[in-house]
Amino acid sequence: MNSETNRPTLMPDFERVSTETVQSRVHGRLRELLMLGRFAPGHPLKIADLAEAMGTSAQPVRESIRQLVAERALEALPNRSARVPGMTLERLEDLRRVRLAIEGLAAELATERATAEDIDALRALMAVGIEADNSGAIDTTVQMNKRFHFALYAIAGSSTLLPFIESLWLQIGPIMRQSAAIFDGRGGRGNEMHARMVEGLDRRDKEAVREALADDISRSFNLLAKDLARTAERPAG
Amino acid sequence: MNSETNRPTLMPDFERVSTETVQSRVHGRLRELLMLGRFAPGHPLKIADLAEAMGTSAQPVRESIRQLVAERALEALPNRSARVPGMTLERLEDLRRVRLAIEGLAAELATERATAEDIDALRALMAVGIEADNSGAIDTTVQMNKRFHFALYAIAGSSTLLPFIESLWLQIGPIMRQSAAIFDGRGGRGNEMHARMVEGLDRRDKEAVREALADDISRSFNLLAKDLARTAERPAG
DNA sequence: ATCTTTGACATATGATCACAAATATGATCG
DNA sequence: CGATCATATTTGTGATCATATGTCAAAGAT
Repeated sequence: MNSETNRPTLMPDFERVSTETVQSRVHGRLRELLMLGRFAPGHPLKIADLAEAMGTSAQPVRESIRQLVAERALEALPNRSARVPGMTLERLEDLRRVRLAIEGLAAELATERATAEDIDALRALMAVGIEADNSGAIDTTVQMNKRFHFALYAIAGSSTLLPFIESLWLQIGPIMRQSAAIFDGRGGRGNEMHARMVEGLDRRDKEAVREALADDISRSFNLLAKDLARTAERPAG
Repeated sequence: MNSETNRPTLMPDFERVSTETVQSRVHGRLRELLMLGRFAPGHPLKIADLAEAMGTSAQPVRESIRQLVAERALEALPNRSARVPGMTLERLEDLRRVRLAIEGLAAELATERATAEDIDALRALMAVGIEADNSGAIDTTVQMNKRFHFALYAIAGSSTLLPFIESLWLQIGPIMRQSAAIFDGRGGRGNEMHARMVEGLDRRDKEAVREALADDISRSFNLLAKDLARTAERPAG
């Protein structure tokens, strides 16, 4: 620890809910940054830089990076350094397929278990999401989309599924901002699907919810695939 | 590094194919031990003990443990220590559901892509597995079962799916030995399913392969569930 | 002119130490 | 004799340092 903790316990019971280690703070921060697409694909993550930026030693950062590699959010290079993985058409298609299977299952489970309050909460999140869409704030749009989806998946109540979904979102995070930007130009289609999901939940129609989710995923992936193909043609730009 | 490497490069080009760090050796070893069920559920993993057992410092071990927590192979306690997660009926059912979805998808993809050589390789693995069954060697049975399944999943060629499957197997590893022991008393049913899978691959029948896999998974899970319920009745053991 | 080698630099890795947190142990008091 | 608090022990965490390794560029050889 650094200068902050040199004084002997001057602070009150400040944020001491449970195990609040430096490591967990660093890891949470990095995950958040990755999921919201604040690191571009191909960006190399240097332990020393991140440690300095977060005001810690290298130790917590290096362990966090190792954890992120295990979660497939980063890839380990032969250099022994780590970077944000690049996206190819094959990987995008692979991610789409797996997201449909895993998040589709979560959506079905959620449909079985959702209470009226759960559905109301989703509706509220959706409302904020629509607002963000209309205001054109990309960051907020991305964040609200994530909040809506994870609220849905939390309802599923599968502690096995959730970490996989988080891993998937860590992997698509770096290109999600891009997707949102494209979407933004075409009007907020994402919340259309969200509305269909909520409607399906209301009717306890598993298939409807799964299909709305599938459309949500596929639509954004199709746009990204097109964008990726375009960028591949002219590698310089 | 320890005494082994104190002499200056006396060994030839011994296993120096690529980045062979102490960390990767430690991690590989721990994964193997977990997947083959060599740690019982609830067993606490102590950094110092493992470090001494492997002849390294604590550093590689602690990073490996953190990685294993990220892969859900271990669970972090509020103590900040880590242990092998215990198994409950709910978690077992959750794992079953997710395995069916994820490994089922992998099986379908494999069916699409399998070449004649791939299928022959699977047949060969199955033959060794049957041999192990008949000889009653639990360790070998577990290992060959794992080899067969992962050979199948490798054919699927999904670099997104494979880490998830590995995570799942790390989670069921600690109780798999138990499952194999139960199976052993009832004759090697697992290889029956394997035979059905190979047959389905031959006919490129996705549904058949998926169903054989589902039966394989469900049968072992049903036995484990029964065993778990029985142990729950008399908690003393 | 091109290929190979050497060496400097950047960076991660592994070991070690001081500290902090949690738990277990034992003493003291009611 | 039992409860509670102080203390000791155990174990993980964060920081620091020496070393190994990979990368890149410059110099030398073919």
